[in-house]
Amino acid sequence: MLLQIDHHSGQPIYRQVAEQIRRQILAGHLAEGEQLVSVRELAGQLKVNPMTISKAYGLLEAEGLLERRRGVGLFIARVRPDRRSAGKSQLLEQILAKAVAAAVQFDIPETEVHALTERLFERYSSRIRRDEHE
Amino acid sequence: MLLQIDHHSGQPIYRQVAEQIRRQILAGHLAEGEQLVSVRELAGQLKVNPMTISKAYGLLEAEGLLERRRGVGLFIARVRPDRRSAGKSQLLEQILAKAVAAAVQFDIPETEVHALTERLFERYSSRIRRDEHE
DNA sequence: CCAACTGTATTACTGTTATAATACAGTAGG
DNA sequence: CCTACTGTATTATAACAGTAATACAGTTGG
Repeated sequence: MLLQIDHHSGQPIYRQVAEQIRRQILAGHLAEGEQLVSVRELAGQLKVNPMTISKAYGLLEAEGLLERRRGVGLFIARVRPDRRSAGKSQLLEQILAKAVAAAVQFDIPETEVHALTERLFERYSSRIRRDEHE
Repeated sequence: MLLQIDHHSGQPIYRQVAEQIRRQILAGHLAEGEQLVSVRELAGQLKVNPMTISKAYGLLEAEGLLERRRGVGLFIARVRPDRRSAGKSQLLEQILAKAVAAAVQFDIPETEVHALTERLFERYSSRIRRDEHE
């Protein structure tokens, strides 16, 4: 599991970690029942305190996305497909709504937003294709 | 000037204020040379400490969007049209890029993003029409 | 000059975050 | 049983960011 943390983003580490894992779970990159890397392991990888990771996992457990079994490890919870789908839509809509709000305020026409979206899609899709080849 | 601050958003007040004024300047709702409400006045409206507002204005001054004259007040700086246009595009692209990144990660097709964008445009445009009637 | 308004620097308080060290709690396997 | 893993709670410390209170500094107009 590749995680990146930015110490200068202003966002606390534990939330960055939680956000990235949350997305991977929603995207289905982590299957139900799958075991996650241990607290100490991930803390070692990211060169961060174990309690910081535990705090991140705590957020996800509160959302019902994973289960913690003391002495055993961390496991992806059963997320019903409809809930996962809803979670994805909701997250996307939240972000997209900000973009549309800005466009309306700036008097940028919808057609231009569509065009920009298209360009960004090309950019991101090609980046993913590149990553998959590594 | 209508400003709203959310004490529970996690975002610091001074950045919320700066962001909202920045957008109004870029949108052209505040004309060049126009005087802004004073630090104490705005602080009073928002029930916030004057220094918090001063800090927000400081960000905007650093960006060249306004000028501060001690003893006199705050004034919208001359912003060249091309810079303003670039500022708007850049801000929109930043936000939209996050949405596209999420869509790609969640394997949500571009067509669906377009459809959602359309729906959001309708929602926001009607909200603005409603506000203008008040 | 001085009153009343501007913005601002200084200082201090507070909450959050991150870290560290330690000890505890539960499970699996030899 | 005991070792070696799991995750967790506690406590203390440090650093930092945000906010606030106060006092200071500059301008204007009577």
